[in-house]
Amino acid sequence: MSTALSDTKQAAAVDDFLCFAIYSAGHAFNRVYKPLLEALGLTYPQYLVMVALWAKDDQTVGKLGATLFLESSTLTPLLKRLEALGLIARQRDPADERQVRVRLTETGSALRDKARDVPQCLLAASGMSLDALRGLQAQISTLRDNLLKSTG
Amino acid sequence: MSTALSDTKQAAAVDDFLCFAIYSAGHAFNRVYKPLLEALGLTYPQYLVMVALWAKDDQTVGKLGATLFLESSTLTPLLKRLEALGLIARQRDPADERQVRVRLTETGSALRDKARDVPQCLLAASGMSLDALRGLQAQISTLRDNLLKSTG
DNA sequence: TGCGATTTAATCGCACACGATTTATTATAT
DNA sequence: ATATAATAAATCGTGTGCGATTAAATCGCA
Repeated sequence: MSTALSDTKQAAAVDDFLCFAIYSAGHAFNRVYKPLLEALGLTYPQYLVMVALWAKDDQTVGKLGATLFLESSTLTPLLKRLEALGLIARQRDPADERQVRVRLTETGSALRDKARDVPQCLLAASGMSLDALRGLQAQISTLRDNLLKSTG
Repeated sequence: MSTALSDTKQAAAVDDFLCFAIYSAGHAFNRVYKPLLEALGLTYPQYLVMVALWAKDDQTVGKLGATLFLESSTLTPLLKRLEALGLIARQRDPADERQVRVRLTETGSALRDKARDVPQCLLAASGMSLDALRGLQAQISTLRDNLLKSTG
């Protein structure tokens, strides 16, 4: 048995790469999420920001970025769109004007109810058991942390 | 124990989502790949196209898209960049002018040698055993296929 | 044969995503 | 007290990604 990682003599197909499995699975998740999130008026990264804020309101841009592994160059325009939708408010922290605090609006908090069933839909679409998904989640999170450690 | 998928009463953090693990792991892979592929003058999606062509030369745009799960709206500009780099040639199929055939140039074929060590570097960066990676690759590919089945 | 349906890429608009840089603010060191 | 360093977010340029649409070519069937 040969794989892309162990044997470069064989013609390595993209399917052999774990990175490709993850890359394509990410797209597949997006495809499943899209119609569900369209009902909420959100994209998938926007949904992640809302999930983070529903879990803990009033975070700085930097804190959100650390949670989601995103740069301010990605978050700033995304947050502006959420603000334009009326879901969040962005405000410089008076105690430290370098930081911008992100807070849910009433509308943004209320949206949580409408998003209630999204995780169940995804569970169903995955076609896997909750235990299997938990195991995968833990392994992939570990892999991600290893990869990030290797780059500094 | 409660997770985002099983219990929406608890404050669900993004870290609980398998989709987020995959989303963030994809970014982490990209970050590890970037310096390696920069030496080849490639981005990660461009690298995937090259891997697909190294495995099997002379494919249509549609075939590449089916392999990589990408639309022509994504592939066409990407392929034009690879063509501008002198790595591939794009040509309408005389037998069916609707299709465009993508072929490696000499330079494109030769690049394979320079990319020889990339998979080993990724294996090292993953900090996981080959067996663990194989297992993950299989499970995530299955998950992806399940997700795609659910959307039609 | 010919005309509507299908197939294949390409185009367009929008939204990420990041690295590099910039701007504004705060921390620090002398 | 002031110059310097460090920090936080925003800006800019490039490259994905996709859905919707378009254009061109081929297919299919009467």
